[in-house]
Amino acid sequence: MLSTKQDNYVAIVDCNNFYASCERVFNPKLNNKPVVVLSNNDGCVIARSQEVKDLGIPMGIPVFKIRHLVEIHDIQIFSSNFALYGDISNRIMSIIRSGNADMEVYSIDEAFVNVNPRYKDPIKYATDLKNKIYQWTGIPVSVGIGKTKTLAKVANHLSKRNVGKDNVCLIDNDNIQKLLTRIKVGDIWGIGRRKQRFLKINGIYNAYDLKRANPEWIQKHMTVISRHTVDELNGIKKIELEYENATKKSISTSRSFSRMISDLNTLRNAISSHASRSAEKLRSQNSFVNSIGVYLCTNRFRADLPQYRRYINVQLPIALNDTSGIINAALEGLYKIYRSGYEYKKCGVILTDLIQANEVQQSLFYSRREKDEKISKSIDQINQIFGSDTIRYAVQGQNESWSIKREKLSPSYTTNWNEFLTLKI
DNA sequence: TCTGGGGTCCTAGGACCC
DNA sequence: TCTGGGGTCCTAGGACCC
Repeated sequence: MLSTKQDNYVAIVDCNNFYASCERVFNPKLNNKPVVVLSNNDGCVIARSQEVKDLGIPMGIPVFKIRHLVEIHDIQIFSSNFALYGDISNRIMSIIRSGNADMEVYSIDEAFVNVNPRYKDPIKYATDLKNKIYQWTGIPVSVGIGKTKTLAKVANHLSKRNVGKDNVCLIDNDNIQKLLTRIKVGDIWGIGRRKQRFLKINGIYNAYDLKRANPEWIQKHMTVISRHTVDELNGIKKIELEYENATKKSISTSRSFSRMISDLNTLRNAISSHASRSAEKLRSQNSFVNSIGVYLCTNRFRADLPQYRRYINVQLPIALNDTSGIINAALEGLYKIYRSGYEYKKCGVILTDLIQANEVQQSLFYSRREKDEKISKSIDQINQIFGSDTIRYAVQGQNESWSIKREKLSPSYTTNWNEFLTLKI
C-alpha cells in the first residue's frame, strides 16, 4: 500500500538563536562572544547567543536590568534588524523548498516539513538539509522529527540538548517513553504558564504523563486545543501542515513610544502612521477591511502615574483598502478614546474582519472608492521603489519624535545597496 | 532614565430572539 | 408576590505562539 501523508514523519527545522546567528554571519568577530539582539526601542532582550543563555540571562528581560553583566562579560548588543533577518530567513526557506519539500513556513526561523517517504532514512535527510543550510547561509539549525507536529517540536527541543546526534533528533515508538519522560510539561508546544500550573496540580509533570492522560478529561477541564496536544503526543495527527501561504485574518501595527506622549496631535501622527502601514499590509495580501480597532495605553510599569488603557472598534459602512479611508476611521476611533492628562506609552491599529477583494460588495460610492484605491496603489509602487514613507499623508506628521530608537543597528548587508559588505583585497 | 510586536484560537458572557 | 429556558450571535479578553 502506498504510504499516505498521514503516516509520514514531520520534521521541524529551527534556526539556532536565529537573530544572534544572523548578526554573526557578516561579523565573524562575534563568534564565541556573547551576543544579544534587542526589541524595538532597544528595550528587551529578544534573542541570545548560546554564551548569553549560559550566563542565565532570560528571554525578554529589559536590557537596563543586565547592564552590569553587559560590562563584565563584554556582551555585544544589537538593535533588531528585521530587514536582514527576513532576507536570511527567505534564503533558508528557499533551500528547504528546493528539496521538493512539502513545507509550512511557521515563523521567521522555523519551518515544518512533511518528510517524503522516498527518504528512507529521515535522520540522514535532516542531517543533509541541516548541513546544506549551514554551508549556504552560515546559519546553524536543529531538526526535530516525529509522527506529528507536536512530537517534532518535542524532538527539536531535545535536539538542542544534545539528545540524538548533531542537532537532529527523531522520536519513534522505540524511544518515545524514554524521551517524553525527560520533557517538562511546560516545555511542550501549546502548554503555557497557566496550563502548566493546572496540569501540575493534577499530577501531570512531564510529556509522558500528558501522553497517558485521558483526552476527554483534558478537553473538559482545559480546551479542545489541549486535547489535540494529548492526541498528537500519541502520534495522532491533529494539527495539519499548512502548505499554502495563508492570508492573514487580522493585521496590526503598533509601537511603544521612545518617550511619553500626552498631546493629541502627536498621537494623531502615530495612529495615522500605523493605519497607513496596516493599509499597505492589507493591500499586499489583496484584502479589504470591515472593522478597525484603535487602542492606546499608558506605561503599566509606572505605578506612580495614573493609568489608562482603552480599545475601540470602528465598524466601517463599506469594506475599504485605501489608506486615506483607513486613516480617517482610525482617527475617529482615537478621538473617542483619547483622554487628556495621561502620559501615553504605546498605541496601535488593528484591522479585523478582513475579506478578499472578490468578496467586496459593490456600493453607491463605488467610483469614489475606486479612485482612492488607485491613489493608494500608486503610492505603494512609489514607496516600493524609493523607500517606504517617501510619500505619506500629512497627518502622519513631519518629525517622528515618538518613533523608535535603534542605536545599535547593524548594517542591512543583504538588502541595501549602500550597506553591502565590502571586501578589502 | 530604560520594560517588543504580530499573530491565532478559544471561551465566557452579554445581547437578543422566540 | 411570583419573574423561563434555550438557542444564536457577537465581542472582549485571555492564553498561547514565535
